[in-house]
Amino acid sequence: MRMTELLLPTEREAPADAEAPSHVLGVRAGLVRQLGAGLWTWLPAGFRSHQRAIAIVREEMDAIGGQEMLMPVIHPRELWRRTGRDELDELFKLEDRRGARLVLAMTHEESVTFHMAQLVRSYRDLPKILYHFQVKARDEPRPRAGVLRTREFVMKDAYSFDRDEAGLQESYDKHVVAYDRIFDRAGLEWYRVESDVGMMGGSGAHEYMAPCAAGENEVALAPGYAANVEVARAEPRPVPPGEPLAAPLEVSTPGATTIEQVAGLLGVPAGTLLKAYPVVTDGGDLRLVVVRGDHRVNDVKLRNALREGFRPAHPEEIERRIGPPGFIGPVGAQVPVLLDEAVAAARVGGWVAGANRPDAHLRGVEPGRDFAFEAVDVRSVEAGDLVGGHAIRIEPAIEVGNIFKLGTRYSEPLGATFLDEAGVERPIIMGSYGIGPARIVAASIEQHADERGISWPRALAPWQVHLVGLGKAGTPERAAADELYGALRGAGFEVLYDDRAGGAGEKLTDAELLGCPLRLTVGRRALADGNAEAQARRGQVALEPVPLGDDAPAVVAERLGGLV
RNA sequence: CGGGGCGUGGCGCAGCCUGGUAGCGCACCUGCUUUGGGAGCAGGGGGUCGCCGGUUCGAAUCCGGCCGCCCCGACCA
Repeated sequence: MRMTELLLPTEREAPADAEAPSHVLGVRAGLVRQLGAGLWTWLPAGFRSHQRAIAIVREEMDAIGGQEMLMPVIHPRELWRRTGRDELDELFKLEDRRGARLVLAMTHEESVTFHMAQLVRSYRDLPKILYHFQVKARDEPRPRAGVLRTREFVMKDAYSFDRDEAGLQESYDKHVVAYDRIFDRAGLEWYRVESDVGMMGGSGAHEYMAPCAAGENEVALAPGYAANVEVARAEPRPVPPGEPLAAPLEVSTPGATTIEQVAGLLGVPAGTLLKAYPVVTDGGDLRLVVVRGDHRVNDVKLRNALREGFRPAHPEEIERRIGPPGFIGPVGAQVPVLLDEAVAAARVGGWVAGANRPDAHLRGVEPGRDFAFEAVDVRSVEAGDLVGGHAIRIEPAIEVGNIFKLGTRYSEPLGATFLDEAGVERPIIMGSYGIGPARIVAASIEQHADERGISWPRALAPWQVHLVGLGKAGTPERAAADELYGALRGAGFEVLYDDRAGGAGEKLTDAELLGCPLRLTVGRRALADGNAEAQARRGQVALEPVPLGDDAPAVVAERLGGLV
């Protein structure tokens, strides 16, 4: 591709509203442009990278027996009503000219299951893995960070159909293999982490997380361990136990309603306190959740422990049922207590807790002796907690893929059943598996960029070779660059040729911004030796020059072969 | 949905407080010179100042309403 013919709008300055590196560089390098909030156009160079990500995904899906197909973006809303998802806020709803109710698909469980319900009759028709690349539309409350979280994006979603749990496990394992290979091949640093199965039900799920500064999830990492903080479990750092007493002793703590205030007033570390968090479940039950004073309640883990949704209790509810807000605690509270395992497992007394009386706390509180409880794991893990003896660290990451055991969540409401050998009708056991190619591209930019711009891995680069022709048209160096371009193209290389009239600085800076793996420069200097200069973009490493002439393509292949 | 910020040429910004018909840098076009790290000179093109309404002789500027976009939080099958 000649740059004089290419639509590649590079910018010297970052757009004013961009912050994430992938957003800034994506726009500056001319890969993407914004159409509206969370609505992005892939320009030619960016689209090439996007297509490369798609090609990798397609190859690996085919390798595990996936069958590619294509389903519509517009669905009848009725289909979504049958699975109970038609009222989701994230679902775009629309009507056609006749007033028929439609939705823009945010995923394709409904449509693929609808078809399989009609097409699968016998266990002989199973298993199947079907997938497609299709636009997903989601009315996101807050699109952000350029292409990282958008309202419309291409997703590869795959669905597995099996006759039983063992089959599902097999399909799931195949996807683990495919996904591991996909993210390896894409050159990403990634982790497969345990994830929350959410309100969708399902029996297991993993997310593929790519660490990057602009990531919106957090993953807890330790040697041999990786989990979304939403579900991560770890051994807490111990805190010095408080002074045990034969019975709780009330102490005056006027006006001290926060952990910090109480700890300061009593001269004890925050970890000696018990933090009480009253919640009301969706079923209307009041519960008192208690965690260590220096810990934080994890809403996702709490929801899973409760097996239903919840909201924080209102002050009036706390006042009426437990005690004065700011001074509540588990001792004497007339509501069920859920005690975090970090406290329960310590098996010590000496805790400080609210006294359920104004301006008072209790010292020497001992779980079990002073209050009954159910032990649950509902705290958020923290950096420094231990897993298998190793301290965990917590990193921001972007979810680039997920795999999910759906079970019969969709097959039952949509009547997707089959007859087994015994002639018994059974629901199909399903799994769903998503990957966002745009996020692979964005994560790659985030992970590899330096102060000069993008630094693509070969697997995702829009072009393998960026050939910079210095000098103006008519000069010997330009003639040599033209010739090299022709030779490389003829040999099948993906090469971007900067044949513009601009100055050297402009061209070299653009090459570093766009970040193709191998840069070849033909100027007067190297031409005197009959060479093109070669530089690896990753690390700005100078390589052995490429002798111009018949052997050039072979030498370029060699230089490329040494790059990631 | 709560909080904060911003809408002026393709990009980045000034002008607004104190009203007088729009400016800077980059980019773009023409010519000449220049050509290894974002060149120089000369000439030139391009803006309903987000939209609607109000105040005023006169609105980018003041007032009201609306729309859009960004950031933080909430939310996120």
